[in-house]
Amino acid sequence: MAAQEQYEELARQLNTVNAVKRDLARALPADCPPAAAAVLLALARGGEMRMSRLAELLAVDMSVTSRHVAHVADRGWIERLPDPADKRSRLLRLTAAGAGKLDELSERTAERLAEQLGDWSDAEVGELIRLMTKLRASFGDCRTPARARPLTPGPREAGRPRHSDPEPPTLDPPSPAGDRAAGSPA
Amino acid sequence: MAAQEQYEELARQLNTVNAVKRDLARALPADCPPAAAAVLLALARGGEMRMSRLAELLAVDMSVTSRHVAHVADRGWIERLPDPADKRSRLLRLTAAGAGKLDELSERTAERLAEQLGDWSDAEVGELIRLMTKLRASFGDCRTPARARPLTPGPREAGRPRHSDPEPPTLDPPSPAGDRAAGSPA
DNA sequence: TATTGTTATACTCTATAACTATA
DNA sequence: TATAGTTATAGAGTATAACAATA
Repeated sequence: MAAQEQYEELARQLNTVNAVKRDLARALPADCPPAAAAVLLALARGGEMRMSRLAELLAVDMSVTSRHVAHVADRGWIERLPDPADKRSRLLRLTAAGAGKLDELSERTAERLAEQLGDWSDAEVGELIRLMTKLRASFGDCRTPARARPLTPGPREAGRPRHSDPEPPTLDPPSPAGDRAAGSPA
Repeated sequence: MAAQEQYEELARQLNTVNAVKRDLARALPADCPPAAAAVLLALARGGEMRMSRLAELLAVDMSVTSRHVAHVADRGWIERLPDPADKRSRLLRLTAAGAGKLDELSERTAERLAEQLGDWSDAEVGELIRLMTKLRASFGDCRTPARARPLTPGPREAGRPRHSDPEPPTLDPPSPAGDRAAGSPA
């Protein structure tokens, strides 16, 4: 169990590490923003999957995923095939062009990382990956907390409204076992 | 030196760890978005400082910092004092109200982290902090690279080798004293 | 002329809500 | 009625450029 001071510091690092992400993003081509690259990478790693599964992997709302997927589909980097098991659903698959694009992106990103992290040991990079993965796992599926986490274990002080949540009197907890009970990320 | 596969994975984790940050952000009060909290924390840790120094600590452009600072100043959480040494500059200082606010924020954040990371060992949390800090340090001052690093992402659709340009002008040691001032005017 | 900080503008990413088409 | 996905809208965060005041 860590001290409060440690937690504060962790939160701080979580903020500033974003600068690294932005730096990496600048190495990407203009027609492929980081979110698009993430879609390609997830499909390359996880193989054919549905929107909902992809959204889970990317840790964002499905509406967001839908836009990013449309972006990469427009460019022919992925296909959206009908799901034989469910006509509402679509199966996403990387195309050859998408795989090629991803190679290019990965190479650039790795190049940049190698430039800056050249003096890190293999073990240290691995350890950072491991801990970040574990961090994500510890938070579970922390998207759309209204529906995904209807039970807020935290005390929460007085009821302050969230940013864009003036005051939803409509508690709709009716789908807790829906989809996020599925497999583990990564 | 790590393998390309590792670098890819690191980039991926850098993306998804954002979900954790967003989750933490939701624990904050509505009048204090994460960026405002970061300003308060930085001033609490680093003491009185100028805008430019704060921007460096937060790893964002000064224009961004200016907005966030205005936000917290409007709420009386910080003061902007004249700098006796340079009348263009302003010294930022946390007020008592700001310190109080920060306490509240830190408590909430730490609470959430403790909830989710309760089973982590002190050593593991410390190691994650250490590695994230090192990651940031390895990237140096990676803000506003447009002026510091003229190599632009650009489309580059056709299979151009990417070893043609990235190399020469990149020298930009993060000197703590002078804010990289090498400018290419419009 | 150079630098500190501010403001205006634009772009990316995100979530919420309303909608469709299936189930 | 519930679920998979899409689209419209709004909010936060960021960078660029033009600007003001001072050095």
